Amino acid sequence: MHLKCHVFPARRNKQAFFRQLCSAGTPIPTITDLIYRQQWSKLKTFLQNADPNTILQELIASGADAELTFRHSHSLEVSFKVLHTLAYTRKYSKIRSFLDDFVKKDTSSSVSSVFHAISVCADSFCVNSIIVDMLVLTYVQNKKTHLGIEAFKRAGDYGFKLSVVSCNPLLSALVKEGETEDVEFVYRNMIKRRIEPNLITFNILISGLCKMGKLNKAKDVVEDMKVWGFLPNVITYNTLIGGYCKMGRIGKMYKAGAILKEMVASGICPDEVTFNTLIDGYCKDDNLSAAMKVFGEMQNQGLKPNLVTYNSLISGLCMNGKVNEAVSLWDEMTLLCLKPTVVTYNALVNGFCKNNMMNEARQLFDDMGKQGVSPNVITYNTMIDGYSKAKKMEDAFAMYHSMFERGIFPDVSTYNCLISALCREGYMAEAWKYVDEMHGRGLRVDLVTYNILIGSLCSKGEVRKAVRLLDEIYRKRLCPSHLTFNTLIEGYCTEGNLKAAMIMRARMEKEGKRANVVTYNVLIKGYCKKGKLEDANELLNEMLEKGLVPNKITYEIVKEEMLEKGFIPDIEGHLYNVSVKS
DNA sequence: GTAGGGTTAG
Repeated sequence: MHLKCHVFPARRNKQAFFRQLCSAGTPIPTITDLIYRQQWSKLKTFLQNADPNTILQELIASGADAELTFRHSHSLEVSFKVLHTLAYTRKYSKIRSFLDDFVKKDTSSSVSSVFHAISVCADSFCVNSIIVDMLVLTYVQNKKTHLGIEAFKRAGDYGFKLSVVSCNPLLSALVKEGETEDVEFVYRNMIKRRIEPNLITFNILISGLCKMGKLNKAKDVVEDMKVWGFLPNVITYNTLIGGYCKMGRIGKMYKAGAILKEMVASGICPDEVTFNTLIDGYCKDDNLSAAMKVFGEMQNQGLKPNLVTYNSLISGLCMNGKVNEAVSLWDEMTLLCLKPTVVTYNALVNGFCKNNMMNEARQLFDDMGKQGVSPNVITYNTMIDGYSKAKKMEDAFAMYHSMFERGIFPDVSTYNCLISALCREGYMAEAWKYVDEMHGRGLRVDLVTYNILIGSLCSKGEVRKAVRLLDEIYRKRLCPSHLTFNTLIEGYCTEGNLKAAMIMRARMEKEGKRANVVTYNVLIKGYCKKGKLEDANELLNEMLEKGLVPNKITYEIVKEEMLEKGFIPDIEGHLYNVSVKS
């Protein structure tokens, strides 16, 4: 308990203040009395022995400023007692500023001790609920989502009622942080605790489910919200379309189009965001003609393409090798007085880098400074990757060193670019040095780093070492991807260890990762190389039975290895009839 | 007091 005398009114008012207290008939507060008589040592002894509640009551009764009392007391119980007093007098903005201060500065109190303090010093369910509700919101606003979710859970245990005002931001923060399980947990509990969701609640939930790839569940929620009396709005539909667009790579773009039709049929008018989402989706699905069609349709509807529209198209064209067309769009947008931002620059710089035009990339990079657009870490990463893939390692490292001078600091991707470059050039030891350096900068190795290292070890025939890294992935609580497993399977196949490759596939499926086209291609190629064409053929049939669509690479393997060796695959007719995806 | 779109690395 630390109390300072400036909790009380200024010295020159003290006498008047004391007289006022006496005249009001209040019993002379001991603390006030001691302070008035400036008996500091007695005061100290008194404070050390007194019960916090007594002191608090005296302070409140003496008219001391509640806010100051709170700020100078280090006891949770006293603090929350003050909050209750404020809640009774409806001084909510003061409570908010107290809590904000508390959440920012207090790093020692656990959520459970806070709840204990709140519940012991109050009796009113309503007041407690209000304070707890504000506490949850304050945690979220201060980016302490983990404490927010804990408070949400405890509020349930204590039976305090939260409001949609704090549950929505909590849900939104959980979605942004990718805490997928908690998103569904909070929503389910809101319903259970009769916290009525609103349209925004549903939109946040749908957005979360889309990010998790649970598109079917997201669609179910759209039906649920109608039952609650909320009709999906333009944001709901845009979120769903965006969800399907992100799945464009696995052929879900047609579903995005279906949602668009549904949206129009329900009388919701697509806006710029709708069109931009679709354009970006088609671009990432390498379907530039569809993207351009939507671009035209958008203008027909009287909607003006904006920066985001051009950024998507420029990026899409660049990734498809159509850098010249990207440059003409750049010119078009500048004519429309849309000023390229760092995102636009990054897209085009990336286009030059990916298409072996490092001089042009450099020119554009230098132009940014002249145009007053600052490069960011993505610009640097793009340039570093471009230079190292062009085998200009000195330039890549010069870029890396120069970013520090501009106050831009490397992130995990920067190191992944460098590590990947060093591995490609065979400098494994150097690559590991950069793994250490990123640790030194407080950056955590991510799955991409592991995939790079695993790929490099496998290509050197050190599959056993690579498998040890797979175990390390789990220890770091990361989740291996299809790429991780496919790389390892390929590693085993290249060293001719087909048995180990099949065991790795089994492990992959056990982890819930179903073998994909790449997995089959790698395995089929492995069996072909060993001359086991019948087994390869069996795998090919298995792949088709599972509904996987062979791609160009499957076709090449079958043609080169099987057909040319006089082996006619059982599924030949089947394989040649399916549409081969590039 | 909260919801939707654009840029990098495997």
